[in-house]
Formats: sequence, C-alpha cells, structure tokens
Amino acid sequence: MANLNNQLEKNYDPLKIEAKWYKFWEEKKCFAADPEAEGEPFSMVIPPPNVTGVLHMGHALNNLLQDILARYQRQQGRNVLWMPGTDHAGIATQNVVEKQLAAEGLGRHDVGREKFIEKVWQWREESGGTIINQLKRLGSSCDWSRERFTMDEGLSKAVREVFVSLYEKGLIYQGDYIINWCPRCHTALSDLEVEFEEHNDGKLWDLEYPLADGSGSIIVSTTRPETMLGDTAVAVNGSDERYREMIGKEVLLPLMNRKIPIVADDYVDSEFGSGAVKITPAHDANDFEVGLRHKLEIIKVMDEAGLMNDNAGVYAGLTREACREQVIKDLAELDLLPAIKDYQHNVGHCYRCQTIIEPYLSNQWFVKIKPLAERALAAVKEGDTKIIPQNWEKTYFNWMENIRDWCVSRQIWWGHRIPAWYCEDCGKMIVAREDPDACPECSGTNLRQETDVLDTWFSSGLWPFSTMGWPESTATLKKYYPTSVLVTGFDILFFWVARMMMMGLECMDEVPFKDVYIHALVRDEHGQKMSKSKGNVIDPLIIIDKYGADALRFTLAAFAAQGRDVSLSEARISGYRNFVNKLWNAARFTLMNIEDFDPETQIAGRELSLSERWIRHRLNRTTAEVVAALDEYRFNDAAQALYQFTWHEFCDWYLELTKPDLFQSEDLIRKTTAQTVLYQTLEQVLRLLHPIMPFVCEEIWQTLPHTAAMPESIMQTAFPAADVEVEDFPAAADMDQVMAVITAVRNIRGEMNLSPGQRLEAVVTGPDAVAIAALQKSTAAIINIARLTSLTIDSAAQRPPQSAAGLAAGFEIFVPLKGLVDFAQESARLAKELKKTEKEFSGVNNKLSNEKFLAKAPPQIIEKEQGKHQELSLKLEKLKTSIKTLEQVTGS
RNA sequence: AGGCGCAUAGCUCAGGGGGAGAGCGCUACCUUGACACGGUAGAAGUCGGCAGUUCAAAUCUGCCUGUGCCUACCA
Repeated sequence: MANLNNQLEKNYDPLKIEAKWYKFWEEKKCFAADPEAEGEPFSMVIPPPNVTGVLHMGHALNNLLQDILARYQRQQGRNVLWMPGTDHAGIATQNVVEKQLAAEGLGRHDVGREKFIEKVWQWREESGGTIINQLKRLGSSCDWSRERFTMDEGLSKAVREVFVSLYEKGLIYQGDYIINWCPRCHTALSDLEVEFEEHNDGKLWDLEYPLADGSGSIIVSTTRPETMLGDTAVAVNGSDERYREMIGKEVLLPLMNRKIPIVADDYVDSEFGSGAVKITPAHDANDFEVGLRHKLEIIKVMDEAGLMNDNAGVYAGLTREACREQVIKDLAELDLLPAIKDYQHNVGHCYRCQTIIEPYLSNQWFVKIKPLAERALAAVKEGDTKIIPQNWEKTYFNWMENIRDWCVSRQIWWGHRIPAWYCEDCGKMIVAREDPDACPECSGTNLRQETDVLDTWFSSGLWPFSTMGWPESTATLKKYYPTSVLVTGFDILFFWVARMMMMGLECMDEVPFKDVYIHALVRDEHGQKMSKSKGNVIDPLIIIDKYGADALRFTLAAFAAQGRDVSLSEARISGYRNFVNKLWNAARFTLMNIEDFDPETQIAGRELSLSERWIRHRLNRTTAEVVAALDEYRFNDAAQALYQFTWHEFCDWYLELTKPDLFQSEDLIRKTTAQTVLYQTLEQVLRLLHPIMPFVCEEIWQTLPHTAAMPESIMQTAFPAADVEVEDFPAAADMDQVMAVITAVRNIRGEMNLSPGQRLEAVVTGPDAVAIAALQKSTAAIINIARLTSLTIDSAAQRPPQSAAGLAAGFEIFVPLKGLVDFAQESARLAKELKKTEKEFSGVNNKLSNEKFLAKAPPQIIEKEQGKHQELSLKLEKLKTSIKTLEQVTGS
C-alpha cells in the first residue's frame, strides 16, 4: 500500500475505471440473486426495453432509480433480485426488419411468414443486445444471468397458458367489431395504441342528400367524405321537430344512387351542425352501434391497405385520400356540396408509424376486461399496491373505471401466435395449450392455425411472474413474488402497469408489486420534450463518455424530485462531474495523509477535537437523512443531503480544520486520532454515496487501506445507519459559533478587498462569558482558517483603534486595519449592515407590539421572537457605536 | 369536454403557516502544503395576479391569468 497518493491522478478519469469495476462486479457475482440464500427479499422487474431500442435519457433515469434501490437494499442486507430482459415489441421490431427488406426491394410477403420470422430472430441475435450493453455502461446491477426475452420459450408458454385459461373462463372472445386499423402496418391496434393529434387544417364538409321521393333534401356534415360511399342510413334525433316528418322516409345516396333510410336515434345531437348524421356502420364506431340498433346494412368501401374496394363503385382502387378529393369534386359538380368549413379536430395516428388510423370493421380477438379491471381497481383502493406519488392513483382509477374491452389480436407476423385452430372439415374452432393433431369434433386432420399474433402488451403484462418461471412453481417465484416495487414512467401506466395488475391478480391471485413508483419525464433544459426533430436530444452514452456514468447518475438523481419532470442540460451534468472530482480529491488528500496509518485504529477512548465531534455528528445526521429519503423514494433529497455534506461540510470545513493535526509530528496520539476520524468519515461517505455513484466510490474505497472485516467490494458493505451515540448537539452549537466568527473575519477581508495572503489581527469579545470560554478553545483553529497573526478572545477586550467591526452569533469581531484600508469603505459597509439590521429589527418589533400575536401565537414562537429582538437591538447598538468610532477616527 | 400539474434570483429548480434557499451564471479578490472540474466574499427575488382564512400566508382556500401534460373524442 505504499505510495497510495500516486495511484490517484489529479483529475478523476472515469472511462477506464468504470469498465474495470463493472467487470469486477460481474465476475464476483455481486448482482446475482439466490432464492435459497438468506435475507428478506427485495425484488424488482425491469421495464423491458424494446429490442429495437437505443438507450435514451428516459431509460437512463428509469434504470438509475432502480439501480440506486437495488444497490441500497443489498447494502441493507436484503436478498435482492433485479430481473432484466427485453420486449419483442411486435410492430416496432417487425417494422425494422421490413425496412431492411424494403432496402432490397422486397416485402414481407415476398419472403413468407416463416422466413420472415427467421430474419427477425437473426436481426435480434445481431443487434438485440445493444440496449443491454448500454444499460451496463450506466452501471445497472441487474442479475444478467436471468435475462429474459418476451419471445423466449418459457415466456411463450406462459402466454399460451394465460390465453387458453382466459378463453376457458369466457374472458376471451372473437367477433366483428370496429377497431383501429393501421393501413400501413396492416393490423388492428388497441385503443391505447392510437395517438390523437390536433389537425388545424381540417375541413367539415356539408353534403346534401336528396330525399328519394323528391320532396326535398337533408344536409349532413362529415370530416371524412369518402366514407359516404358506404353510408347505409341518415340519423336524426327523434325529438328534433325539424326532421320529424322525414323519419322513415328514404334519401337517395348521391354518387352511389342507393336508397337509404332516415332513422331516429338518441346518439344524434340536434345542436351540432344540421342535426342530421350520415351513418357508415363499417367505418365508424358510433355508426356501427347505430347500425346494430337499426339493423342497417354494413358496407365496407375500403380494404386493409386503405384503398377503395369494389363496393366503392367507380372509385374502386383509389387511395382514401384520392377518393376524398374525387368525391368532393363530383358532389360539387352535382351541386350537392352546400358548404365547406374550416374545422379543427383530432385525428388518430398509429403510435408506431404515425399513419392515420382508419376505424375499420373486422374480425378480432378481445379480452373481456371488466372482471379483470375490477380486481385491479380494488387492489389499489385497498392499498395492496401503493402508487407513488399518490396523485397517480386517481388517473389509474379513472382509466380502470372506464376501460373498454382489449383488442389483443394483431395482423402481423412477429409475436405470439394465437393458439386457435380452425377445422377445415367441420368448421370447429379449437383453442388449446398443445398444438392439436386432429379435430376433437370430427377427428379431421385438416386444421388451420389462426394467423393473428397477440398484442405485445399481452406478454409484457405477464412479465413479473413469467420471468420467474410461471406457470411452473419455482423457488424464484416463491421467494420474490410479489415484487417490492415497480419503477416506471407514467407514459406506460395504462399500457403496462394496469395490464400487469390485472394479469398478476388473475394468474397469481396476488398483486405483482407492493409499490409502483412513477417517475418523471426527462426533458431538455427549457422543459421541452427531447426529440430528434428539435435537435435537443442529450444522448446518455455520449454524456457517459464525456463526463462519466457517476456524473450522469448523480445529476439525474439530484433532479428526480417526485412528480416533477427533469429538465436536463449538459452544464448541469458538468457541475456534478465537478462534484465527483471534488470527492476524488478529498480522497487523494486523505490517502496522502494516512500513509503511516493502521486502519484498525479505533475511536473509542480517544479525545476528539471540536471539529471531529462536529463532523461525526453531521455525518450521522446526514446518514439518517439519506436513509429516510431512500426509504421513501426521495432520491433528490438523498443526493442533495450527500452533496451538501460532502462538499460544504466535509471538504470546506472539516478537511481544513484537521490539517494542522495531520501535518504535525509531535503529538502522535492527536495525529492518529485525526487520521482515524478522517479515514472513517471518508469510508462512510463512500458507502453512503455508493448507490448513486458506484464507480468512483468503488475505486476510492478499493484504494483505501482495508481492515480485516472489509468485504471484497463496496457493494457488499453495510449501508451506514444513524447512531444516537454519535449525536453531539453541543459540538454542533459550538462549531456554528466558530464558523460564524471565521465567516465574519472573512467578510471583513472580502469587503475591504484585503488579499487572502494578508495576515490580520483580530479581537473577539461578547457579553456571554460561557460562549467566550467555549470559543477560546478554538483559538488556534480560527487563527489558522481565518489566516490571522494573532487572536484575542476576551469578554473584557476593548475595541482596538482603527478597526473594522463585525457581528456574528452574539460576538463582536474587531479587525485592526491600521491604515491598511480606506475607512470610507468600512463606513459604507457598516451603513449597509445597519440598514439591513434596522429593517429586520422593525419587523420583529411589529410582531412583538401586536397584542393579538402575543395572545395567540405559541409560546416558543414568541420566545424566539423575543430572543431575536434582544439580539438585534444589541447588534444595532454595536453597529451605531462602530460607526461613531469610525467617524471620530476619520474626523468626518 | 373532463382530469392532473406547474408559475420562487438571469437560467434550472428545491422548499411548503412563524427569520426567502440551492446549483449554474454574474462581480471582486486569490495558484493558501487535495481539488482553478478549486477557494473566499458579494450582488441579485413585493415566491404569477386578486380576494379570503389566520395573531402570522411564498406556504392553506377560492377566483383569474399564463403554461405543460393525461384521458375521451363530438358527425
């Protein structure tokens, strides 16, 4: 351990060090979870990133918070499982591979289903590990030996088990309904997968439909005129006087020349537009419902690609956009287009490819969601699962209460194929856990499997237990389910959290997690969403390369206040990089001064200096704060407390105060005591900081001299606990006075523009003999830190001539300036101070002369105000004296 | 249309009924035996507006203004 100081460079260089320790942790199996091992379980499942994903700041924040918890809980002695993995991300992944094919001029149908899926797996082999490696760069301490993928064999088995058992319970059904159709992805989407966007350039077209009997016409409005080709009725409200006569009559649908009825339905709002609505059951959800009520014909005029079909007559083959234009033109020519209005409305887009969604009638699979939602709702209401911050519970309730059946079938190839077969001989449908060989009805072997796959979120919904081996009954499940906490962003509260709640309760009969911690979004420095098009994306990997993972981690932690978005800027990260460097240099300083030190040295029985008692007290308080904060997911409070303590107490004051003891060579007991306190304090700071900044803490910790009891890695050390024995409030009070006096001298120095190199004399006096006596013990320290030549502390001391005066903590501090400075400057300084004090004094005076205040305020508040009054009036008096003295000196 | 937030120093934010805080930035001085990615000191805010509750409001309540998001979707 010789030449320790040489091992640490002047500036911390994270690059090499981070890779080194991450490898070390993995080799020592520090992340591995053992269900057979001791310790109360603490478990989390990672929100599985898409295999197509590339690490962004949202991932970084999400995984950082989990990593802080995992590392903290390990240090607390818990048996920690952090389960990692990736999501197969059906549509997103399929799109990526389709794009590759497109580059070769091929479509997926050109290669066929089997070959295509092979290609997807191949792609996943090649690049699916990207995001996992990026998570490792961040320092994520997942148990990688357990990494899962939603398309794994085991997870696929879980998916099939759940599908079949839900089907058997009657909770899965198949039917023709209006769903959200993406004409580009060629698939149905769930309601959640549609993103609505406001279109300001929308139009509302009025169409005139002549009555079939020639007795007039009726005007309807639409934002999608091309759908009129599939109209099978016009609806009005039955109580609408304007149309009463027309109900039951027919109109002649223009362009198509079909006769369609006018029906009465409460769905129609008489106040809106003309009060009459065209009804297209095959292309609008509400119209579909109206159609069912009135047994209307259903005419599809569009195909799966968004092209008009044969039912659209002469318009067949046109795209929906071209058809719209043509229909408008043709209606205008017929003079059946009385008005076109500008109209602002919301249009649904595919969340994967942004194509405009078409409400489309088709045969799909649905999960009957009400029975599942009821349990998931009750579990949160009864507190089995807590959502933090709590205000998200309301959002959760609101959604769960208004939930609609979940369309789970997708017409894509990449995903879990629905385990349903159709007998080509007798038409029977078979839903089974095992692939059937023959039809149980007719024994025919001519079976055709359903081609649809399941919504990706169906398998993600099983994640908390499917990753632990369900439906087998595994040791992992027994030990770690339900998980302790789920850490996630609110953007997938419904997509994922809600589904896991429903599936967990359904399959495990128990909630999947005790806590759900919802964190904020990461935005840019002006609170804007980060996006490629805005060019304001901060790439976590570039940041890690530039500033180190610890700097990024500390920054995110420090700004992760509950319920508030994180506005991130590079300047801030570089600020916290400076903090990492500060810690690094405090460690260098420590190492330089404990070369001859035995780390087994104990504090017990040794006499501690005031600053030592104080720093131990403060460290103890900080420890309590950090523990309380981390237990309540207040990551920013933990980070702030550690920053404040490490920089502004440990470095700024304690290290300076302990230098004389460390540098001297006469009193060896004093020196080794100083070394012991220094060593132990730094070691404890490292353990406290480890969950947030694991790399730099490990590097320093490994370089420190080790005691026999220390484990191999800081990861395996115990998290510090607050200890009442170390509490020392008297030391804290005395130290506050010492610091106040030193600051007062520095203030005079600064305001007088005296250079730090200029040694000064000082005299401190005050009426409180006890306080003076206490302060006298710190004479040497004050001389040292305040850079004085001599210091007199005496309650009987007189003000030296030609001196500047300061007031702090009930003391008067005089610094003789003997022509060193311009007294006009000192005069101005005192005048400023007097003005400030007078303002403060009058505020306190007002309070104390208010009878109501005296009558109603609690006694301790009144006492405090009275104390303040006394202190301030004394201060005023002293200030006035000082000013007078100064005037005499300068003769003004 | 409903719901949830937010408005505090130039910037980004913490705090949350009894003396306005932090980081960055800014100004001045300083290479003092760890750190200039540093040290010391300083300037800077009627805590969005208007009412109310209270002895006391940045903090609680109501309204207003601005701003962000979520859910639903209206032809």
